[in-house]
Amino acid sequence: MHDEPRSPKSNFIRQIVSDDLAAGKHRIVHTRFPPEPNGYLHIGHAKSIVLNFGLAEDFGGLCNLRFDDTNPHKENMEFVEAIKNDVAWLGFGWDDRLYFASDYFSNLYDYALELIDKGLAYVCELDAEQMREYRGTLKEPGRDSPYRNRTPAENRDLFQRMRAGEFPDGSKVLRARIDMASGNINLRDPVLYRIRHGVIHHQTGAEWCLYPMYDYTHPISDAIEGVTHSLCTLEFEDHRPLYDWTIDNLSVPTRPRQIEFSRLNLEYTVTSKRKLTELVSEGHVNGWDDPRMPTLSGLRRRGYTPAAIRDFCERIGITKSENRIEMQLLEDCIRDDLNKHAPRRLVVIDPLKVVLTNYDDTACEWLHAPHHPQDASLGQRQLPFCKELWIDRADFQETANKKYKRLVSGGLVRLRNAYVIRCDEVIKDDAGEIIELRCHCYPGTLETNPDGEKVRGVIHWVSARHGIPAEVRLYDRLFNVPNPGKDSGDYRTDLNPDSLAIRPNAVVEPCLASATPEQRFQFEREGYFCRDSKGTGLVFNRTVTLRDTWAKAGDSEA
RNA sequence: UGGGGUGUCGCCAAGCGGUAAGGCAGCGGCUUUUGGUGCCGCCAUUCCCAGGUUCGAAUCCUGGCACCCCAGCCA
Repeated sequence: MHDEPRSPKSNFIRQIVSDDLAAGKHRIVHTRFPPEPNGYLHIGHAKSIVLNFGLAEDFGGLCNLRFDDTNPHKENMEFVEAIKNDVAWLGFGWDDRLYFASDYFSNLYDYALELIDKGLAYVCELDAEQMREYRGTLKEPGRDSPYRNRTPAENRDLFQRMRAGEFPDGSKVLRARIDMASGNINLRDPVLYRIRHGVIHHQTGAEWCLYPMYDYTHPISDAIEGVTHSLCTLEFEDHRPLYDWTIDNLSVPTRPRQIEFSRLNLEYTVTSKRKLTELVSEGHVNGWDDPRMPTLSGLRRRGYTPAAIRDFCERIGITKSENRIEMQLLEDCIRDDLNKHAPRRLVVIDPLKVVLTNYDDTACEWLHAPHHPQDASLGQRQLPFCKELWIDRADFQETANKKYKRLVSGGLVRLRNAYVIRCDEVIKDDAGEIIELRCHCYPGTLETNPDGEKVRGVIHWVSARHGIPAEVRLYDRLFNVPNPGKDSGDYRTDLNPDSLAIRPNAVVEPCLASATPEQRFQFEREGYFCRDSKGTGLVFNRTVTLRDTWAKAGDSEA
């Protein structure tokens, strides 16, 4: 049960960083994680967080947390706080290096003036539709804007008046003056600034009516912060020439380098902020932290540990190839962590009464049960045992073949951490449903099996007199198909209607009554669960089932 | 002949001219008071295809093919 420190896997970015350091290009490596506060962080962001913070950590460098807050329309403080919370939960710190792109609004403005003075930026009055027409198409070059050749003086005056609020939204933009015929559309005089009146920015309030675009803001922010390696996802690859153009043409203090890697795609879920936002706003899930969501807050509420998520990010690697990771890998990561650390508990999710006919009516034994079968250092707890017990309905069948390792009529089974019992009688109600089992309890079988009789297997149980009622929520994959929306056209039609099954009548062993929010356990033979962090009731969320080779073998029920 | 990328086992992924790591999944077996865990074994004569260079190619060259991204005053 030891956690060997996992030495980070190498990847092409680590190689570049290591080469740069060896060549003396930088004193230290400096990265940044730059979320836009327009939604909650998801598992895909974790990949980037682990990459950026992990890289800095391993090379003795620094990683900043910087909010890319250049579009106040979509951003707000709730998201800022949630993101900080999630990054910290994952186990990363930014010390005093919490930045906002909006911290640099005035620097950005001054740099824009520098571009204007160099004849490299101009104020354009084409409206959005005209601009699209002038931009050309993927295969045809664009045409120069009629405003392209304004003098620096004229541009300076206009830009200053834009800032002063003299012009309405959409009437003017500041554009870079690069090349309208470039094969790379990002270089066809991209917009640098747009006018936005009347929005209250969560950091700068109403100070600005001018907001810079990402492509312009990002390289400058990186340069100001001394970022050496600016890591982003593949879709920004053809923005790199613009990133470099900006750095090359401005008197910025440092020269950061952008490197792209492929984003994470996970089977049976979606990792696009637009879709996650829709799942929440359209009520397909109960909020950003719904345990079915691939958000960090959802995974957290589901019972995932930071260690498991970091391990997952290490295991998937960093490359530039398109990928779609199987859910089984993520599940293996959390099972691996929880198997080692989660205390074991007995919980009956779908109770069936068992009466031990030969057991004293009033007796109660407190049996010892280890918290962990392979790790005695975790200690043990007491399990009350008495005449009436609950077992799970799925653990009894009137008849079954020899492969069935649970209780059958006339058969013997061991109660986990307790005695061996034999089912003598099946009681049914008028409808023919089994409502009770009358069993014989074999005394003296705490440590050994009864002589000459075959015990089919081991099942879990809870004392009916001592068990605590609880609600158990069984979660399954949010979508029915590996790539939601791929074939159906709309990912929503691939939603799994059975992604949540509530079991309101579960009975848990007594010590679980004091479980704290987010505390994780293995419910033996069922899976890993954690106490829900919302509400006051005794509610447990299933993180993941145990691996089940028997069910896989074809569900050969009997 | 728009521009930019990617193609190594079912899914990831090492490999950097010297003869295909590892993980997940899968399949056998052993252990087991969790059909769990642990342990052992099996799982790419072949690297998108076709030519070429070389004593030797997944790695170099040439030509194809497939897939992904780009025409927001989003990031």
